[in-house]
Amino acid sequence: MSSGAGKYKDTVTLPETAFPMRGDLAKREPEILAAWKASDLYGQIQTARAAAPAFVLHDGPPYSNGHIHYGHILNKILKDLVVKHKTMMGMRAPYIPGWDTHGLPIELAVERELGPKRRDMTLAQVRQACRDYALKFVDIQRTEFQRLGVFGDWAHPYLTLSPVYEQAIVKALAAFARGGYLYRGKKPVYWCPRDRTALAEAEIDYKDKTSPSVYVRFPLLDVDGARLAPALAGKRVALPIWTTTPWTLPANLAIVLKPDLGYVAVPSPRDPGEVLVCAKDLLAAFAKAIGAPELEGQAVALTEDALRTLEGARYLHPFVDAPSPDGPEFRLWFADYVTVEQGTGLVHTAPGHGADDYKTGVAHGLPPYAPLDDAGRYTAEAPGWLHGKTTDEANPLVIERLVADGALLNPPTDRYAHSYPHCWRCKGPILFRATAQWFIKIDHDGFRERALAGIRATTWIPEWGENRIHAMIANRPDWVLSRQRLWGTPIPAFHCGACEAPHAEAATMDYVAAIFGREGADAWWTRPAAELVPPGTRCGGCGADAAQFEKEMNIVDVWFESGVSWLAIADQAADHGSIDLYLEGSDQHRGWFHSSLLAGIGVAGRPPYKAVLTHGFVLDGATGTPYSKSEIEKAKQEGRKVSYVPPEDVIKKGGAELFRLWTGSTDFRNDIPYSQQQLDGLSEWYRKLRNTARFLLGNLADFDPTAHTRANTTLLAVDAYVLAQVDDLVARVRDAYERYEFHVAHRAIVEFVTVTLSALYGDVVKDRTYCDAKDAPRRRAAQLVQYEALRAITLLVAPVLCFTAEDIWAHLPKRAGDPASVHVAVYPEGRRLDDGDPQVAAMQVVLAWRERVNKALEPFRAAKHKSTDAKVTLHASGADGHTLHDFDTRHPGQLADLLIVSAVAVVNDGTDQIEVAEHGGHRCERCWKWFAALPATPGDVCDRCATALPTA
RNA sequence: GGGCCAGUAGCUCAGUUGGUUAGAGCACACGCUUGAUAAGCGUGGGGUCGAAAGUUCAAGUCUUUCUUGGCCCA
Repeated sequence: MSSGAGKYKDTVTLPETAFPMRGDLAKREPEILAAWKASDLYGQIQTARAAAPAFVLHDGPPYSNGHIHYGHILNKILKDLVVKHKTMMGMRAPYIPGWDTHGLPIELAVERELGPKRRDMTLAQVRQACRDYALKFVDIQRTEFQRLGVFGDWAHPYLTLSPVYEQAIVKALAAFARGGYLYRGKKPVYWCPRDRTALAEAEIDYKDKTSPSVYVRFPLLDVDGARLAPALAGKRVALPIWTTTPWTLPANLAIVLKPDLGYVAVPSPRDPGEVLVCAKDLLAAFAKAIGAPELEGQAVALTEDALRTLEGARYLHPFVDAPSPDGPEFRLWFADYVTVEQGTGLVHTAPGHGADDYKTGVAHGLPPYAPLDDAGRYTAEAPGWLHGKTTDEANPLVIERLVADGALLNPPTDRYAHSYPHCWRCKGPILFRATAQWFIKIDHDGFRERALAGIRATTWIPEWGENRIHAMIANRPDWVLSRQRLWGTPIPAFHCGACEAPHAEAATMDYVAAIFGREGADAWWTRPAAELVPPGTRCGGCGADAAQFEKEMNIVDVWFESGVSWLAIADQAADHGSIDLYLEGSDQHRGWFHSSLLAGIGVAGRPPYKAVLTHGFVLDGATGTPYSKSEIEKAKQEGRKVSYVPPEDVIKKGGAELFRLWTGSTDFRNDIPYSQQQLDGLSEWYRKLRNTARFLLGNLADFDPTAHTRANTTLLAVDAYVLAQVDDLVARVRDAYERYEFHVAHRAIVEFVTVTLSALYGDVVKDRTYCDAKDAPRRRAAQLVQYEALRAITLLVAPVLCFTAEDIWAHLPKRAGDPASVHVAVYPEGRRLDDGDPQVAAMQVVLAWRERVNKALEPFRAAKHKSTDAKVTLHASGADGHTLHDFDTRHPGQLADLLIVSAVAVVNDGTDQIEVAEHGGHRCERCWKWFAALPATPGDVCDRCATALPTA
């Protein structure tokens, strides 16, 4: 018999498993996905939980345009973590994905694709092209989402373009109409006078343009200079404004300034009895522009308080009479948006021709007056000398008039080059023009207050979400519902062709809703008005027959559409009647959370959600800036060193599991950094987990979890301790998941696996697992604990590592009743560790000494010794000495096993130190531990190994 | 410019109602390892807690200002 190395290797029970060391996820994941699909795993889960209490996460619909990016990945995986977690808590957690399929980006993309062909197509045909486009990307994104391992009813998503959804949109509008919230008003929009259409922000190109530049003087009425500064007593006061659109002056209704900007008064160059007010910082430019640079030296500073006395002061319009002397028109107001970049610090305000102007108008009761028709020509409302003129024709006429009235301060030929919005289609300059729009009135019938109450009734995670949305709802203006586009759901209103009266009745809308439910919203474009109203409907104004009705051709804001998703999905899926959670990026406080809340209050009188969870944005880990294709392109152009790896490349190379791990390991309430370094770190952890699982599976090759249970197994001290740690981990992870703190759970699992399972227990238990007789109780005890640990880890990790957990589960010995898929199973029951337990406390002392022994062993090992060659003496005084001695007495021999040395002596001699020495006895050639003596047969192994040999 | 949020080792995260020398895992360095071996074990270095001021016997933790970054507005 040779005494060479590894003589007894074949008699030792080494790990044995088919579970591979490497995940090979890129290849393995698609196989698992295929198996899940073949067995209808999602359906199985729903069936298994049919009677369980429900937890409904309602999917926020992504826009069906383009491939998915990192933000989508984060969001969808987070939702999936919640769904899978709730399922493993034993709940029924259905998930129905949705898509936002209407709206401008799709319409624009389709128009671009169609090109000139578009002009020959009917509106219904264009809509069909939009539908095809949207559905194409629904399919693409659906495939991409499923690849991530997200469970859901992918065959039956909800789509905003589906008839049942369009019906819900109109039903919701009917509810708003019935409640009296819906009204028709005017608001300025971008308008192209050549194409005669409204334009969206996305349809505007900014190009350089040269415009007239005019400084116009508006004299204040009944204001003496003394009100502004004592030195100005007896002077009249005038307000000079600057504009590059003289054609808007006929629609001027107000002038605004910002009192804290710092203003001065200077003598009017042409009228010694008058002073002009101007922002201090703009005086030099202003004085030069009006050809009186000397004014700069004659400025009288005006205090903020003095300026504030001018609020509401009336002025004289050079060529328009005030409608009434007491009305809100032609007054001076204050506004925050005034700047000292250009002009005079006094801003000409035409509420019908500008966004800021409109705001001021709303604040002070001014109408959005815009006396232009669709072609951009002045209507009869405008002064007679402008009637029928275009804005280009009007500019010189207005200037001429200003000169005649003595209101123009600078030379009439002055020009100004600036960047100006142009129509993307015809390339011509656009104008801002108030047109008729549909609104939801926010302050009708306590609506705003009820919305705010709804916010208070909702759980916001994190809590600051409540502040954020509260501020938005508290300050928001009326909701502009109408959009002058084609790809969407029509606003189901009419107006009488005979008397122009609008017809927006709830009953009619309900009727339209029913038609849409059967035929889809295309009916609006294919059917005449008379077929879209209940039979016998007549004009409320003049009594005309419905044959005279004309259809409203505006569509509904897509935010309204997605805002009613909770209503639409309840019509589609019976189990979505009550929704527990919305989960989106924090930008949706302004978006979907906001519109859904308003729709909920308006239609149902309550918020549609019980809780709202938000996550941050994906940032480039290297730069801290948004990690998106477009941002990266921008950064590249600025010469910054950045790179963007498309997610599909990452998946192709390493599988989707890493994305799931990334999502499950970061605190998503903040922004989420993304970097290769981080992914590398995660894949290290993944390998650690995988190898530990492989090791445990290998040790469990001959373990039957039905025969060996907690009830019938006697545990060693370390076994009991680790098992208690397992239970503690389960309890902590369940709690963390319940709070949606996936990263906290992740940390707990990582630390348990690396520290407790791998470094401590796995190492300690090798001797028993390898060398004991297979059926030795001590070995079975070690196996039971390894089994419980691996089983718990697998279940806890399953929501995140859904592929790997399924793989481990497949290799794990089963108990009666265990489902085939880990995703049908439920978590084990956890139990928090009792720190007061004397056994636990004793073990913690032992483990602290284990660390010290490891340090002491370091030089010993450096001298090419194995730790099992050592005999260790623990000199421990005080409480530790007592604890160690007690432990050694209760659990003879276990200290040596725990420290992985051959012998341990505990000595209470009043010192605290550790002695390490060579054992010096005889080494067992099988287990490599040292003994004072070895039994006679076979002569080179210990008693335990001798007993184990025959069974090996 | 306004509202909301965040900044703790190279990375991801812990740090109770303010209370010893700020912790963990990974990464890194060094060592061990016939028997978890494209694995495993051990030891070690690394942080003026974004900056400054303040409150306090005591501040990563509370206050203020600043700074960097994000989301939403203007």
